Amino acid sequence: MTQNAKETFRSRDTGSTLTAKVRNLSPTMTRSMQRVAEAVAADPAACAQLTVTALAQRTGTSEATVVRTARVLGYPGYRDLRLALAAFAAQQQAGAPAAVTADIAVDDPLADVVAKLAHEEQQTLADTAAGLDVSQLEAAVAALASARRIDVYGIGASALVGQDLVQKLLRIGLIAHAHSDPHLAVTNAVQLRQGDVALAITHSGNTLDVIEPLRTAFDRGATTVAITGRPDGAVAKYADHILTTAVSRESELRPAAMSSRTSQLLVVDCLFIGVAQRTYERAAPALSASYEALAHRHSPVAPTAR
Amino acid sequence: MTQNAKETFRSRDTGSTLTAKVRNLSPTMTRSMQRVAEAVAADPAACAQLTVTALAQRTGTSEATVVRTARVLGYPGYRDLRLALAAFAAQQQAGAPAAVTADIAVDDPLADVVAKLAHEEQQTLADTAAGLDVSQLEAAVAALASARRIDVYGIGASALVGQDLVQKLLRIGLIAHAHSDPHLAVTNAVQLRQGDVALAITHSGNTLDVIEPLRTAFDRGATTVAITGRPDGAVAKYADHILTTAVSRESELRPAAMSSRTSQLLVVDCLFIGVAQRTYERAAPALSASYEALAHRHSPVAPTAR
DNA sequence: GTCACACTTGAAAGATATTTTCACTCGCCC
DNA sequence: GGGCGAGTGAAAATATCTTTCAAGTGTGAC
Repeated sequence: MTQNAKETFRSRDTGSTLTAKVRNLSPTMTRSMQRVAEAVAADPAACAQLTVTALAQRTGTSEATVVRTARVLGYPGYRDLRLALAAFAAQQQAGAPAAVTADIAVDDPLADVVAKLAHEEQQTLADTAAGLDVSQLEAAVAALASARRIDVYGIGASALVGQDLVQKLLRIGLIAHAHSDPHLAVTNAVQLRQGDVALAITHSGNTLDVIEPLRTAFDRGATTVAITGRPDGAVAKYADHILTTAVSRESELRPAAMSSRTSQLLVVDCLFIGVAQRTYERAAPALSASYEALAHRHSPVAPTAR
Repeated sequence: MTQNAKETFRSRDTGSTLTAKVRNLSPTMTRSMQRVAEAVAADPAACAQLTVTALAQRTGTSEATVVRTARVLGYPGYRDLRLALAAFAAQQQAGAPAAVTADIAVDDPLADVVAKLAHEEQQTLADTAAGLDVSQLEAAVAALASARRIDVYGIGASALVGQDLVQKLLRIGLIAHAHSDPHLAVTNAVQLRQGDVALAITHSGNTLDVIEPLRTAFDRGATTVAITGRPDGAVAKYADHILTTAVSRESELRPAAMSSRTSQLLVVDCLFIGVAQRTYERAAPALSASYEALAHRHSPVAPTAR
């Protein structure tokens, strides 16, 4: 058990992940657990001082709930959460630069908007990278690399992410299609079979228009992958491999769709690079070929000279 | 006593003081206490994992000695020393960024790929934010906010960025169109006139298919904006306002298109937020309206309940 | 509307970790 | 050599953390 504690703690995440984890896992928690998680996220440094009993009291819950929350957050018990909290607080203190953490307000000057947006997206990237399950990624990459055919489903903002992935996969010689029309998506999904890959992108994890084709593909025996912010969503039921994106807090001016995109794109890039690595023989020449084919579409004024 | 513990811990020293303290206080310690202090100074991170008993065993001493050592070091007990140790280790680690700077190689394990990609994109974001000319952005935002009609041109990867922008602008009630077909783009550009905005997105700054429609719009008297990595490129000739994106180095596996996208999206987000701020009266209700309209497209399985 | 079920929750028992006590050892000085 | 005192660890005492379990609570089925 000590061994366990050690391992779990060692694999603790760097930096901001704690708050991200609270956000990501919050939906799967019960009300009182959420209260605890919230308190912890709100002031890690202070909570690191508290004993289970004290924290339970402060959040108006019981010791048992505190321990349960610690478990959900990925620690073997409260003791380890507490250590992580102390570490997190220290790290935060070390790296906290400015007040770019605040929400974007309606009357923020543009310079602030730029700074805050950049900061938030950076945060999102860090959170996503930290929260991504590499073994799931590995599995998804393997499936894609050897797929006979790849179908990608995404609606709205996620549709663009899907197109991005497909564009890239096409470049390295894979057969991929992006679908944002749910009917056509299902129609096409029927064609899939074992050895094919279907990939659904949905932030909410509950977008029916995307789940339906994935389900169809799943039923036909294709390998299914989901990129979602809610690994507990309905989409998970039909996904062989789940790639979790970070759920960053959203503000009035910055809808969820906006931040989820950053997260999704990072995952998509990882998939692409992974596939490119594993099909390097084919991918490398294909990449340079497509590169050269495009060259003449640029005016020759190119000072880049190439 | 609990109170005491709190205070003592709060006044903990920042940074490297731990090793210094061990050195300073070493003379006043007994032999076995020194052994403990030494072990702690040698590897704070590892010691943070150990219980009193474990640390006592490891240093060949007893629990009592460990506690005494903690006291000498200025903590009310071992528990607090342990917390401080965790914090210290984290802080130390924060200083050392890591070697994620290297290029992504063909044989990198996926975990590294994720880390490196995330890091590079973070870098790109920072560079873009730093290099963005806020006055140009301001001007572009003003033009968009009051535009009668907005046309966006982008090809390839940039087409997706354009679509992203258009999607968002439509959400807040603006009239915007994305064009990735050069012929149609030009055909549409002819319709533009003063009060309209044409926006071209091109990483290279020399994509003819995008420059052509922008030029047409420019000639027709529309306000023209360019989002490009090469402000000295051909596209600049026909752009009233130029928004510069960062040009990050590209590697074999990570083509320019990939990194430029991150950069372009940040700029696009800034544009959007800026416009949303300036048309808040109209934008806010429109945003929530589109949000609600979408709600029923999601399955009601929301596990958030309870 | 009522019942049954599953899930949530906190109280208290149980296990662990930390702190304190105390007796013993060892080295030193007389 | 014997007494004295600091240093030390074993074990008791306490604090802290974890688990269990029974009661509460809401949800869905009939």
